[in-house]
Parts: sequence; C-alpha cells; structure tokens
Amino acid sequence: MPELAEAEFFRKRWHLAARGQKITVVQTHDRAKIFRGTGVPVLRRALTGARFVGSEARAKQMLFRFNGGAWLGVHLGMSGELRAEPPGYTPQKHDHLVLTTKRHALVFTDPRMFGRVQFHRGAEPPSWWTKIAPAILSDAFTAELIASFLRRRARAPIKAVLLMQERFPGIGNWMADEILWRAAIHPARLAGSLSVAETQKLWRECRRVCRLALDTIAGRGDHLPPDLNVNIPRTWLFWHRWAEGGRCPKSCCLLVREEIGGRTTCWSPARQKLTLP
DNA sequence: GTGCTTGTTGGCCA
DNA sequence: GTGGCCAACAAGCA
Repeated sequence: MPELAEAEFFRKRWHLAARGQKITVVQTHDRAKIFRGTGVPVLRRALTGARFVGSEARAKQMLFRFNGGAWLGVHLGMSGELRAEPPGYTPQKHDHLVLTTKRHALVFTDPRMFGRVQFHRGAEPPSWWTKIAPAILSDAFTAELIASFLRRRARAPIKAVLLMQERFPGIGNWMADEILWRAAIHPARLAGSLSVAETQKLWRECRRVCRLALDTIAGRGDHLPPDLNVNIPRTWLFWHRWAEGGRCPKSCCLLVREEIGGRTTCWSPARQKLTLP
C-alpha cells in the first residue's frame, strides 16, 4: 500500500499520538527480517526511556527522532502499516515493533516483511535518510531535471521510469498510473520518445498528483483523516484501476490492465495512445 | 491448488 | 561502466 502519501499518513498517525511522550516499553520480534542490518538490542536500549521529539516523511520512508540523538527509520515495503493502539495492547503475529507510551502503543506491523526498520545514533540524521532524492514538491524537482533524466532512460518505458526512486522519490505503482492517466501518456511509451510538451505535462502532473494525494490521504496541518483513501474522489483513476470492468472516469471507456515495466499497469485507451494520430 | 498484490535489490546480459 | 529486465523475497487473499 504505502507510497508517498500513505507514508505521510502513517507518520502523522504516530506523530500525533506520541509527540512529547516518553517510550516506556520497547517490544520487538527480534528475528524478523524487518530489522536486517540493524542491531535490535541497541535499538531497544536506546529507545527505552527516550522521548519522541519529532518526525518527518520523505519518499516512502519515515524518520522518527528521539531525544539524546536517537533516530528510527521506517520503510513500509509492500504491506507495512503504523498504528496507534491503547497502551495495554498485546502484539499480534505480524507486529514487529511496538513502542509503548503512557497513552498509546505505537505498532509497526508488516505481514510480508518487505518493510524495514533502521536505527541510528548521532547528532545528525543518518546518511540513508539524507541521501534520499530531492522531493517532487521541492524547488529542486525541475522540468529540466526530468527532461534530462528521461533522455538518460530513453529506452525504458515511461511507466518503469516513474517508479525509479532515484528521481521520483515516493512514486509507486498507483501514483505512476494516476500521473500518466492525467498527463494522457501511454505507459508503454519509451521515455526518450516524449515530446517537450509531454515532458512538461508529465512534470506538472507529478507535482499535482503528489500535492493532491498528500492533502486528501494524509490531510492538512494537524488534521488526520480517519483512514487511508476515505477522501479520495471517485474521479481519480485510483478507484477504478483494479475493478473488473472498471471504466475511465474521464472518458467512460473500459480500462486496460497489462504488465508494463514488470508491474501491473492500468490505463485508459481512449486518453493514452501508443502512437500519435 | 493457482495466480495475483500500492516495493526493492542483486544478478545477468547487451 | 551503464542501462534494462527479471526473479526473489513472504504472506494473504480470491
């Protein structure tokens, strides 16, 4: 599930529950693959008694900051979720990390275990965090940057290129399809074949979809929607892409699903043409 | 049983 | 060295 906006949703969920609170108990599934490359005993010792002082989401990742220079990084992989449960919560089978405060149990759960928890100690955030590519909504994400990236990846389908985190941090399968649908670009088009106007449109829709997804999924300011997706308008491709017999919300034609760039891809044949007329 | 799944990585090959 | 493709990872669901 988790792409850019979902990561922000889950970050906020922990943040609103735990800011300023002290962690009293740390529970872990020590042998979970989730902790690969991370010393679980070190993490437990450092977080027990630490105060939650801040957090940030970038791309599909989150960074939680605790006093005393302790940093907890979370990537939700394919099936990860963060929840805030009552303090007496009993960890379930797929709950790999539970941080308990006086008011809540912060739960990281992930059945498929493609997610990842990392720990860092130091005055500055860790390099695996700072090396994440410039955000799509930042000033550094320019149309020229995208144009030159598309030239470098000229022989790859544009759908596959949009999934490259080194340039499109936070874009996942559904957001990539949503962007291409709005930009009216067929997902199988080779990146190098896009016109200047199409590249510009792609860049603009990248930013627009990120902004809209963040606002509707994660909410603005301190507001957090009751659940993911509840505010997503029916006019987005999102709701129709998996449905059997799903129709394009703009053209009403039947949507097509096919594997492109190694991922199931959905598009509207009426809007997104492989060859120009 | 089969065939999917909103992600990432490493190995292979041109 | 660079870029593109694909299997593998693991569990649940229809």
